[in-house]
Amino acid sequence: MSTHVQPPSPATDFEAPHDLVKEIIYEIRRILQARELYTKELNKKYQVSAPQLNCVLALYEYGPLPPSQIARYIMVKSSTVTGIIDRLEQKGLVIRLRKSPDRRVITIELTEAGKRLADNAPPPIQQKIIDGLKSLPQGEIEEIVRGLTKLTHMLEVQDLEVA
Amino acid sequence: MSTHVQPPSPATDFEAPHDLVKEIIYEIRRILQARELYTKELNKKYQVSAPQLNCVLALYEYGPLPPSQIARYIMVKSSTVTGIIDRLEQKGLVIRLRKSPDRRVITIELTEAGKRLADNAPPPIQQKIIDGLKSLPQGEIEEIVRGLTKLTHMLEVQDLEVA
DNA sequence: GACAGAATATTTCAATTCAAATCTTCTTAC
DNA sequence: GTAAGAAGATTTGAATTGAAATATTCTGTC
Repeated sequence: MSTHVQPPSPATDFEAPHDLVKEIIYEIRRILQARELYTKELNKKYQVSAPQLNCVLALYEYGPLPPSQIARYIMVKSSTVTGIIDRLEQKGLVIRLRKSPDRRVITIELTEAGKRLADNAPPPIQQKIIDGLKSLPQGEIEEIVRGLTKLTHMLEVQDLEVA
Repeated sequence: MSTHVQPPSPATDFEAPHDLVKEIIYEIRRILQARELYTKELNKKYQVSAPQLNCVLALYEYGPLPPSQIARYIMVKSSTVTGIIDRLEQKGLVIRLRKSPDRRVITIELTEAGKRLADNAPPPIQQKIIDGLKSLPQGEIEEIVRGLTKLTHMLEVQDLEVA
């Protein structure tokens, strides 16, 4: 038996649009699971999950940010960010500060440890994609982007934390 | 200001592969969030989440199944399935039975209520994709599938529940 | 037949995710 | 100036997710 998981109805040819939809759903679920398994692995090896790492990298790239901005950058709701910050703070990778004159605003800063982590960061899930893309001609890469963009337009993700 | 969320570095042109990667990551995150928001909405309107609905639909399509098979069809680990079945059972949509001579195996069956739900199922996330695909020519649909497939190959999702 | 190991399902644990509610602080309208 | 409402962050609660450990049952091998 093949070691490769088959979609419920193996889609070997593509006449019926319904099969195509199944194939698309299947591929999306695969991406999700790749992401899920990757974050578990990361957590085990480096004691940092993928969302946490994304958060650290965002702070490294854009400087200190309030949670609401982080939410935008890593594309989750801000109630999700609170928990991520909590865990990063416990590990001493970030600190919460009140720097803004507006005292509702909290500023998240990387600690030295946080910067060190960002510097020699374990490869985020992105790395696999970067490596994979290297072998592809530019045209195919653009094809992937076009396809994904069409998909997201279909799904019509409503706006996130934007006023 | 636009009501549309921008990726951190708006990717308006695509020379640098790194920007393409960011764009891809961004689109993937968008798909994830669409899925997340959709399942919450579903849960609120129909008291059934997307994974639960997927599970019901799998049972409707393939007949009674053990949890391990369901895990394969809906592409999650079997420890995840247990919780989903728990909640479906509480709602009276499925029942756990011991039908197999192998007494380790548990068979999950739809109840009448479960079948009714499957019959006039609320649109799964698929529906948005189906609707979206309708307006696209076949060639573009295949392009989307090709792009996604290339991506998943890059991510090299290891096998799931398969022996 | 007994015993080691495989297979199936579950439990336990921690992280993520979001909606909704809450708390604090600011801003605006009067 | 005060009151109403907005805005930022957090809390609470429920669902999903998978790894690891556990329990039960089966399947060999000796």
